[in-house]
Amino acid sequence: MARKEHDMPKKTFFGLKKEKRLMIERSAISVINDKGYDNATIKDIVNKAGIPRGSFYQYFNGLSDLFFHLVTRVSERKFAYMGDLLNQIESVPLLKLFPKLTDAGLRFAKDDKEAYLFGYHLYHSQSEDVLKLRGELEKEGIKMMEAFLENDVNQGWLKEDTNINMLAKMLYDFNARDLVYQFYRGETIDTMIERTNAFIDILTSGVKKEDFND
Amino acid sequence: MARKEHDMPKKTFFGLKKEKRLMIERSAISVINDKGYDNATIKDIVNKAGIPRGSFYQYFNGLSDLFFHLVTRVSERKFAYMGDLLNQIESVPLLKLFPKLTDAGLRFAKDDKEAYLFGYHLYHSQSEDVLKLRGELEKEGIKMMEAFLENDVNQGWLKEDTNINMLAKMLYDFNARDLVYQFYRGETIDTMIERTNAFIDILTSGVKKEDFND
Amino acid sequence: MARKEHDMPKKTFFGLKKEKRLMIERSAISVINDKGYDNATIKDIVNKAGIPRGSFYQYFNGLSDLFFHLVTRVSERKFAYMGDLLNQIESVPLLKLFPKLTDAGLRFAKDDKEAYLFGYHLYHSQSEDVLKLRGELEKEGIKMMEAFLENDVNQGWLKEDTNINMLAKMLYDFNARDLVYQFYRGETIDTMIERTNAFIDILTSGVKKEDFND
Amino acid sequence: MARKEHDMPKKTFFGLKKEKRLMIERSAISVINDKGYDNATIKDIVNKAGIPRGSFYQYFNGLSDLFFHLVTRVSERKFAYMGDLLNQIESVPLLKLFPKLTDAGLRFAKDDKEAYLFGYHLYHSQSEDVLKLRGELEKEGIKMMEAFLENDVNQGWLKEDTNINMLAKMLYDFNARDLVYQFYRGETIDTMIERTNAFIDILTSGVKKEDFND
DNA sequence: CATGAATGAGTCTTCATTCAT
DNA sequence: AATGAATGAAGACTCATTCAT
Repeated sequence: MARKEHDMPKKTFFGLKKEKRLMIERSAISVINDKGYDNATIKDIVNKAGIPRGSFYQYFNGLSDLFFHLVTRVSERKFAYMGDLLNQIESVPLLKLFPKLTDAGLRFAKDDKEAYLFGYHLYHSQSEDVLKLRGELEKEGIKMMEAFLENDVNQGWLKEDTNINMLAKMLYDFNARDLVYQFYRGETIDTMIERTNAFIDILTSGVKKEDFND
Repeated sequence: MARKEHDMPKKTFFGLKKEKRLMIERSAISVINDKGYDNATIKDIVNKAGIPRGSFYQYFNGLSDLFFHLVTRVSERKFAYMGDLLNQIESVPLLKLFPKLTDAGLRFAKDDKEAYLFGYHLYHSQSEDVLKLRGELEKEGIKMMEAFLENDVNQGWLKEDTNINMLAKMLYDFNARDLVYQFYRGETIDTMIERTNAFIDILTSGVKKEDFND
Repeated sequence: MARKEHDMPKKTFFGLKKEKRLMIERSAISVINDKGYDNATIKDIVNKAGIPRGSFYQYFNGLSDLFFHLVTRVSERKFAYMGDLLNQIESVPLLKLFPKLTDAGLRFAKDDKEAYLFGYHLYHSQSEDVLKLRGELEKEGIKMMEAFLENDVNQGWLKEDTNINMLAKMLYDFNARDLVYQFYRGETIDTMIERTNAFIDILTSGVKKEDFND
Repeated sequence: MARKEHDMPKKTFFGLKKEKRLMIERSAISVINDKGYDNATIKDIVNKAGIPRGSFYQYFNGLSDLFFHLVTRVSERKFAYMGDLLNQIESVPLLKLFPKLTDAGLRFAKDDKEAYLFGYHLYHSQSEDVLKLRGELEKEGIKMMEAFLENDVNQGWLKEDTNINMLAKMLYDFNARDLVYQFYRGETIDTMIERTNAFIDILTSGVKKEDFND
């Protein structure tokens, strides 16, 4: 997953006072949330942040640098909310843990709405760079899910013939993309929790009744 | 669903010789597939189509006119592939029909790869207009799915407590977005068929084994 | 004052049915009144008139053709209102006749507001053609005034040392430009009559009192 | 008279070296004198000034910004020529001072022909913005004249029944518009002085002879 | 390093005029 | 002669990136 040197902020950025650094991050998140990555301009960001145009290039080689950094920062923070839950991962089926994981995500949403929403944009840009990053992260995330699910199968919790990859993908997408999109569209957090339960219910037990196959 | 006059091509466009009209449509689809709607330029399109800059504005008020038209055109064509299947919708559970419906979609993909892929962009632009259209179409599509599923419940095919809306949404998204994205990423059609089956399997029967709840 | 052939409509224009011809004239006047000659476009005019773009060029070589024609048409019509008054011109001082002349003009304004206003634009375009025409018409108009005034001097009505040219210019400008501008700005006709009287009063008797020269 | 922020150059313009700033002003004046405000293009101006297209927008939001600035600049400079004369305004009838005031204006014309001519365009554009500005300045200017004339009446210099407003308007127009137009048309300064005297003569003493009313 | 002006490439959009039917 | 589509020249405006101070 090593990224080219030029996919990240320059060291000058990390030399900034924390306050200023965070402010720049917040400004960029806000602008990208507003317009989407593909339509966001450096101009908008420096204006919002109130920093000089030239400084931007002192800190970053371009918008993608900043974007990639933000993706990392935000997902770290989101991950932090889920931290301890993952300890239980071996002793509980993922499908049981999943609502708690999304709960954790939603707590993050409550604490920092903009940051949570920001996740959306990874899945909606058509810039080559972003598409590439998205692909990498999806692969990673799904692989992790698959590992968990494989364990669940081995534990006898899931049917042996479960299509692990498909299930992993569904779970990953639901969390990383669908929930965020719902939030983007203005759904309340309570509704999102409810929907998560319904989602898991369906995956767990299926929806067919006895005479489905008649 | 009536769109403002200004969301559609001018009548001059429909006055063009069919050949030329199709060529412009194809060019636009190709450019948008390449760059995404938010990054596509009118310049690219007229260059690709080999028509003069001014002509574009003779036919459309702007890029969104053309885009909306293409969304309509493409979904009509895609729909045509599914036509007769929908006759069976009352006598067969949607979940059984679904693979056939996606099959139909994939036949379209085989016949016109670019057009099929084009559907992707409705879900990936952050332009306000497109977001609005997406919202409308999603609502419509999901409502239709819900109607089918409600029937299935009444027929005794699905559990009474099935969260119809959630299920409808999952089916809609899978077909309209996820499959297309897989194709976008280079998945073969055979794999996509396989995945569809796996997807439906999970929804139908669930994945848990008896001792899931221990 | 003969104008080049290309400063006038083509004969096709005069072949049109009167109704259509008048409608085109009215449309052009309205557009030019709205935007000024320099900002008026042929597009606007054909749209307003509801005639095909190509027809315009069937009738005129360009906008200036039409404009020059309109100037002529309108001033003919305005002149018609003053017709009989000019018979008195030899037996009455111009300064006494003048309010009646402007009255006549204002009757025209009442009858066809747009046409009256149109006169304004001859004095406010910076197109070379129009500037030239303006110069010609001014020269003509002032020369006529001068002739009248000279007669007035000879009749012993005006001081011998009156600067005829200056006075002629003032009268011409007042009628052709200032009154129209006031109307343009929304002045009522009654106010304009009043102002005309005040104007003539000043020119006739002057404003100084006995001890002006102390 | 406070103008919106967007009616004036940006601060970057005022940060330029004086020489460059003046050069841009001169170029714009020259272009506008040539074509009129309504026909002047930004392209022409940057070409004449030899600055890059983008710089223009660094300095101004659009052509009207620059125009309004120039109107202010030029009238300040013109005003400077009249400065001390206005001290006498209370002790001398305006009509006696007036030739000296126009003299001052004409000295400005001699010193900077282009700048003097530029005043013309305020009275000949049909752009909404300019019309509005013109209205404001006219109102201001005429109000000032009226104040002076009222004093003159009170001093017993002018007839009590003088239509102050009409006279004020005539004086204002003559100075701000008619003289400039004459210069525009190529009149010499000497002729313009002569005409001013004739103009004032008429206003002061009137032109009628005893048997005018027979 | 910080700053913010300078630059010009890239796009959009409008319209006069021509031309084929 | 009537029509209205085709064309491309012209101009406005934006912004990423560089650079001088």
